[in-house]
Amino acid sequence: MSQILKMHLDKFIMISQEEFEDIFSFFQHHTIRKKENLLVEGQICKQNYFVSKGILRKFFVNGKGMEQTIEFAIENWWMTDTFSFLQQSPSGFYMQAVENTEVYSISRDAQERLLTKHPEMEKYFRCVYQKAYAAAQMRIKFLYDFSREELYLNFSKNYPDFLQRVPQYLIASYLNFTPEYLSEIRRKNVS
Amino acid sequence: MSQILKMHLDKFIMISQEEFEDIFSFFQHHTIRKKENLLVEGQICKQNYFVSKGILRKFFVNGKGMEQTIEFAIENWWMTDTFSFLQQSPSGFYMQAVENTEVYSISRDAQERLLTKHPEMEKYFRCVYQKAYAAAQMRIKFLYDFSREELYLNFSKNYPDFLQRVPQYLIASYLNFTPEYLSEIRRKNVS
DNA sequence: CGGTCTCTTGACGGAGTTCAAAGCTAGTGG
DNA sequence: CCACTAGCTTTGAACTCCGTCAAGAGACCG
Repeated sequence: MSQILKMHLDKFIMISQEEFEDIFSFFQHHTIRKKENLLVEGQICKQNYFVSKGILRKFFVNGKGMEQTIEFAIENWWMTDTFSFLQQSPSGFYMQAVENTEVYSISRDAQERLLTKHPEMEKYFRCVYQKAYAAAQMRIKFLYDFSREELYLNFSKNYPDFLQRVPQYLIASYLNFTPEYLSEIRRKNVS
Repeated sequence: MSQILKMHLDKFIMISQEEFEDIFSFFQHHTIRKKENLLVEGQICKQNYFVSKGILRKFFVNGKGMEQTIEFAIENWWMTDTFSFLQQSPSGFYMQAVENTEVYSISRDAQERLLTKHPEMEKYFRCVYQKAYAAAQMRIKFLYDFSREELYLNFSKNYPDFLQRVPQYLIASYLNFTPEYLSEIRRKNVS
C-alpha cells in the first residue's frame, strides 16, 4: 500500500517486500486537515512524521507574538522536532498542515524497537539525517550570504511550484521577513 | 591511544577494545597549524574530520569578498562539508584551523568500508548526524528569533570560554555581523 | 452578500553596514 | 629582548535595508 515510503527506503537500502511489510507495521497513518496542528508548543514531540501527500510547516512564536516558519516538509520529507523527539522534552515549536496532508508516523519508542529489529534502518536514517544536515548547512549559508531580496529570488527560482501551493505570508515568514516587504520585492521584479 | 575518539563512540554504541582497534585503523591522524587550510573552495572535500584538540572553522567567501564563518568545531565535534563529501563534488567552503589543531580523519571511501565492515558504526553516525541536525535547527531558530545584539549576548553566555580562545572578528563573522558592530555591542554591555 | 483573511501601498524610523582613520596587541626577525 | 610591522579592535559619521504602523483593496468562504 504505502508505495511512497517503500520507494523512499529503496533509495538508500536494499530490503525485501516481506521485510518492508514488517517495517511498515511500526508506522501509523494519519490524515490532517489544513491548519490542523500535529504539535503545539510545550508538548513533547512524540512522533516522527513522513509526509506522503501535502505540506507541513514547523513554526514558533517569537518574542513579538509573530509566527516564524522555519521549515516546510512536502512529499518524501521527514519532519519532527528532532530535539524534543530525541530527549522527550517539551517542544518550542508548532507543527501544522498547510494543506490537507497525509503522513506516516512512528513514535520514539517504536523507532527504537524498529532500529533494534531491523538494523538496516540505521543506515536509512543515517542517510536521511546526513542529507537533512547538509540541507540545513546550505540553508544557513544562504541566510548569511543573501539579502532578503536575494533570498526571495533564489527561493522562487528553485521552488516555483511552491509559490503556487503556499500563501505569500508563509513564504515571507519562512524567508524571515515581513509580508509587506515581500510585496515590495514582487512589485520591483514584475515590471 | 586515541582515547578521545573511543570515548566518543562509547557515548552512542557498545564496542570492545579489539573492535575499536580495527575501527581505528580506518582513520588517519593529522596536525594542523593555526591558519592552515584543510579544504579550500573548489576542491572536493575528501575527508571527514574529528577534532581531538584545538578548533576548526568552516567559512566561505561571500559576494563582497568577505570571509563568512558558518561553523566552529572544537574537541569531540565532527566537521566536513557534508554536501561535497557525500557527492564528491567541488566544495564552496574553506576549512581552517583557528589554533594549532589535531584531528582524526576518515576518507569517503574508508568510511564506506568501515560502515560495511562494522555496521554498529551506522548507529554511531546516525546519532552524530541526528544531533548535528538538531543543533542546526536550533541555530536557524536563533538566527530567526534574535537581533544581532541578542545573538551575541546569548553566545557569550553559553560559550564564555570560546570568547577567550577565538578572536572577536571571527565571532562577529560567525554571528553574521561586522566587527565594528560587535565592538559597539561590547561597549554598551560592559558599562 | 457580509466578514474575515490575504495582499498591497506609502510614510517613517531604527538596527546594523560601510567607510575611514586611529589606537592596540602580538608575533617575528634582527 | 627589543623594535617594528601586520593584524586586530575601537570610534564616529553617513547611509540603507527592511520593519512597523496604518489604511485600503481584493479574494475567498459560509
